[in-house]
Amino acid sequence: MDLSFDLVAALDNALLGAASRAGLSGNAFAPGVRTADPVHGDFQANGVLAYAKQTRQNPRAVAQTLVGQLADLDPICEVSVAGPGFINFRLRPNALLAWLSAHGTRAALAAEAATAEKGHTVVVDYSSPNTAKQMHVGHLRSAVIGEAVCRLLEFSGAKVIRDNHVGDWGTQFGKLIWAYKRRLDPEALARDALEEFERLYKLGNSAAEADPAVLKEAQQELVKLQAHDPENLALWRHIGEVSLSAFQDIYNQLGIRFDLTLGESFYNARLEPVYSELAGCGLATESEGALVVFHAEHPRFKTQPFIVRKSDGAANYATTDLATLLYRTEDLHATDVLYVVDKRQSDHFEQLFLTARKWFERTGRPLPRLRHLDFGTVLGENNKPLKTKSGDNIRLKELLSEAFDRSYQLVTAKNPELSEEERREIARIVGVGSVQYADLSQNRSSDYVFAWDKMISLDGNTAAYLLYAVARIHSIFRKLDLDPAQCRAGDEATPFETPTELALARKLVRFPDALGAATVNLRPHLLCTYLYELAGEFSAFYYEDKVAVPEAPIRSRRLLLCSRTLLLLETGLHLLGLRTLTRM
RNA sequence: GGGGCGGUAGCUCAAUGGAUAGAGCAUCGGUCUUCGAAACCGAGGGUUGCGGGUUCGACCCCCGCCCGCCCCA
Repeated sequence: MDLSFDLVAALDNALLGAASRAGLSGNAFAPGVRTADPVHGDFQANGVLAYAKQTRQNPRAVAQTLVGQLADLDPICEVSVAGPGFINFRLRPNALLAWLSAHGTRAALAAEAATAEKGHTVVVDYSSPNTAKQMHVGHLRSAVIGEAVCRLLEFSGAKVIRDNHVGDWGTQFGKLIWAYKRRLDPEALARDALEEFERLYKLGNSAAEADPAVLKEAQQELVKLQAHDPENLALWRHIGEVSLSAFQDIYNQLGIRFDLTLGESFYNARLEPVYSELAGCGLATESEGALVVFHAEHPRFKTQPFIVRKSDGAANYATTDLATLLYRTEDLHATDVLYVVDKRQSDHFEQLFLTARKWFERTGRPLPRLRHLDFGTVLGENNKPLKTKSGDNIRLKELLSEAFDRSYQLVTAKNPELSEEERREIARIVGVGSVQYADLSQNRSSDYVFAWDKMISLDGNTAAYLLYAVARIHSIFRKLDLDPAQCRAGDEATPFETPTELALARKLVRFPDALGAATVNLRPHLLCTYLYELAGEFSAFYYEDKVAVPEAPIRSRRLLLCSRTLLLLETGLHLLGLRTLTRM
């Protein structure tokens, strides 16, 4: 066995070989290697238990037989049988050293990781705010989780297409245009355009409610827009451009850059084929004036329709989503489409996927793998959806600005000797990173409580704790005037000895497993948990074992640990979408 | 009413069907003359909502019930 990047896979293979030599019936035996509780070892194989049960043998005896065939592993790890028939593997210190030495650069990690998703073209649909409105806290998770997922998939070799499917078309533009033409405040527009658009929309809305004549005028404006009246179209375009540029300010802070921004309006000319094809292949039927799809095999959707054209003839989300999927399949050649959308939309996506599957099947098209990456709601400390005191949505712009302010105060309190400029840069990275990390570190499926004090804090599983570990490692190399990226285990390095060295080294070699789990399951929190534990092992090591000792063999191996911890922490944090720093 | 998701330490959350269910916060007690103490070490704290079942093994899978949140022209 070589010291390949993915030790779980390597051990799995070794066990399959041993099983074959030992005469186990190959099909029935699955090694089941996984990372283990460190008290038991680094990795464990559980497959013997199921195999022994199935073949009516003594599991411990089977395990012993297998271990007898694993003599090759002896220089690399200690193999033992424990409990009812677990096989435990504990890497030897020199093997840990060799592994760390071998996998030492970002490029090397990427090359090793970039196989899982190779050949896939994944369109990721995330963020997707509505134009003419401010982004608020409800838009946070899609943006943050979506970006992390994109980076994870890219690192695993996928071609990722980031598509911002903005809501830029709808009936609200009638009222907005009506108000814009009559009640625009140019100064307010110059100050904060989205703010002014929102004010105008609300104004148009209430005016239309109060006065049927206004409502009629607003409807006329909408009809003109839909008929591509030059004036209204130009106005609508202007609103869209201004909105996107405001969104980009937020995206810049979050480190997001879309490949495509194809809003709903892009699909206006592509809706007709959806109606005709769905009707033509017998999927859609008329019901109460609407064009709908029922799914007879589904307990709920056999009676709850998927409405693809409303009774007033208008399109809806279902229509544009179907048209969008067709475009992504035929023009973008997507093999996978991910929708990073609130879990409250899960019914919609279930119906969308069912409908798409049948539609594509009947029209002979390949169906990409469709997944709804759902996520829970951001709650306030009262366990209700997070709002301002007056009950409004909290704007993302203001939320990020508060994150900056709080981080700036903290860094100023902790490190007043740093320059103003540097403290501001640190506060930007820590502030935004804290918000991103708080969101990512929790299982995306559940709701989570937004609490400033926990999020910015250094205690516990937070961005600042991880960034602090990164900064301290940089500090070591700075003091010694060494480049962490150039660090190699010299010939003089001796194998790890102290408990904290060993614990850190053993944690480091588990990185591929954590990365793989986060990527396969599209759950960034699995990577967060690993990085937090890694930073914890590093902090303990740093406290116990001095790195800059005079003895070259010891210093060399400890520098290697620092260099690799830094590499994995920085790589991991960047995959999550955070920026890192060298001082804080 | 139908459906989805959840219920784990006082609080916020982890845990691929695997070994004694783990972290952080809070509480209590230790560690700065040493590479950054924004740190580290230790202690206490659990009938995993309740009751059955499947399994060599269940927080996890199945059935029933209770509670909470969400969705349903």
